[in-house]
Amino acid sequence: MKNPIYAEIVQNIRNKISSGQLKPGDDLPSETSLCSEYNTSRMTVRKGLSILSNEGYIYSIPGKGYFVKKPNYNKYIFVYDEMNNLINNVDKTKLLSVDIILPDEKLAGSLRISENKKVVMIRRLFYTEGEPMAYDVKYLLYKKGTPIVENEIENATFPEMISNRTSLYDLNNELIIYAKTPEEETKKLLHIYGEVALLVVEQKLYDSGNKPIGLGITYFRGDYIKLHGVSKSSNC
Amino acid sequence: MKNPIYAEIVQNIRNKISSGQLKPGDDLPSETSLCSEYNTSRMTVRKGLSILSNEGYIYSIPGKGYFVKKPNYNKYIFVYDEMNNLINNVDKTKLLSVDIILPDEKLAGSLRISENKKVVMIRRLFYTEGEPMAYDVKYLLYKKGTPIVENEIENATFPEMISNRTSLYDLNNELIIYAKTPEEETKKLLHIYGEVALLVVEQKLYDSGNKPIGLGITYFRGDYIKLHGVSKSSNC
DNA sequence: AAGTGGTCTAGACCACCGT
DNA sequence: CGGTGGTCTAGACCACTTC
Repeated sequence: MKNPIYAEIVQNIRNKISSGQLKPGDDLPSETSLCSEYNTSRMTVRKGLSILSNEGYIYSIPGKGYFVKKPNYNKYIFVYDEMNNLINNVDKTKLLSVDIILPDEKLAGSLRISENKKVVMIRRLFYTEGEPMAYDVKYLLYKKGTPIVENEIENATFPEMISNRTSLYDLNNELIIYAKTPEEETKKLLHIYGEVALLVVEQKLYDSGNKPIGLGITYFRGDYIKLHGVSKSSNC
Repeated sequence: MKNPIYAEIVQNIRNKISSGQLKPGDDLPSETSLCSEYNTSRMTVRKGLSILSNEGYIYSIPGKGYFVKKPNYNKYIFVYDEMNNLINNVDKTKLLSVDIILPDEKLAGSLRISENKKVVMIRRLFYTEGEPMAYDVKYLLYKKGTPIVENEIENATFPEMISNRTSLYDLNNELIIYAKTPEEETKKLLHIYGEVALLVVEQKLYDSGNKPIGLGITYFRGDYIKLHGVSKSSNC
């Protein structure tokens, strides 16, 4: 069976949609009429329609029918990993400090804890080809049971750091990206003498109950990083 | 039928995976053994497994079985629209110029055309609450048939601009994000006097054949924009 | 009441994988 | 070869929408 019937249905309808023969809001033929059109059973037709639905081309309303969805042309997928990016990869890291601190008001608010709860602060520098390219600060909720192993921390990405606390499957992760001019301290750390913009990536991790478990801020030298995203077109 | 059987299967297996009872690489019970476990038919079991597969929890190998996938904890979804972002929305635009130009080497390479092909260049300023917040430049392949209507261009996002040339469904869209210090010309346009970093977003649109049809570069004042992304782990 | 999609069944044949 | 997943059928009942 090289050409499944459902695949043919998917292809035909998808073509009609992307060629404009079927426009957003239009209704599709009913399942039963597609059955007779393709001379197949209802389950096969449904398999095809469910694929189109997963791909974001159509949706269904019980009792009414299938309809063409509006395309979502401004959704992008980014693969972000503070150690790897479009231009340079991090080939060396330097652990600047690991401290247990009391959060200031802003940090406590961000992690949704009170100001007397302890927080682990990890400061690192990322190098590429001998040059410091990013200054990285992570804040993790302090937990007695989990010892801080400096060796493990040194080369870990943020999700890796917390992987011994929560399943990576349950991770709800949030990114905020913006540009900033560096402060004096950051300039020193990153060997910036002239004018260089920073690309700042704030990464916030939540557990399965949507409680924050960590905040990471990475200050990349603007000339050392480009983030790359691709449009999604499918799903949702 | 309030609690479909397949939904129960999905929930059970998903829980086992995110609780760590099932680890990446582990194999699931076969379809037939799940049939007897849930006392249901094979098609119902398959419906559940296909949902877990779509959600990225498992995958199948014909002839072998189903296996638990590694989680993809560093995939993010961004909704990018040059007119709307986390801090400020564009409430006014100003069309600076619309020109038909010959591309320089870099632009020609980026659009994969030869240097004697004409290109439409559109320059705009984006305002929020009276202040210029971004400088925007678009390059579109010049086509004789499609007239340039300034009114239409003025408030259009990039995909909207090309929506009369290609179906928005076929759009393959690519983003590149980086930080830069502004050049003198940009400083003037954006009323920047002190030190302000720019967040630059390059947007490249491809048609269904993966041929570039346009390049857009938006220079946002770093203090006026934050991009926001959410992890993808489970779909939708 | 008639038509729609949502769920489910109990079979079937196929291609692929291992032993 | 037996076990696995991939495709497909011809029915069934349900809940919902529309008339």
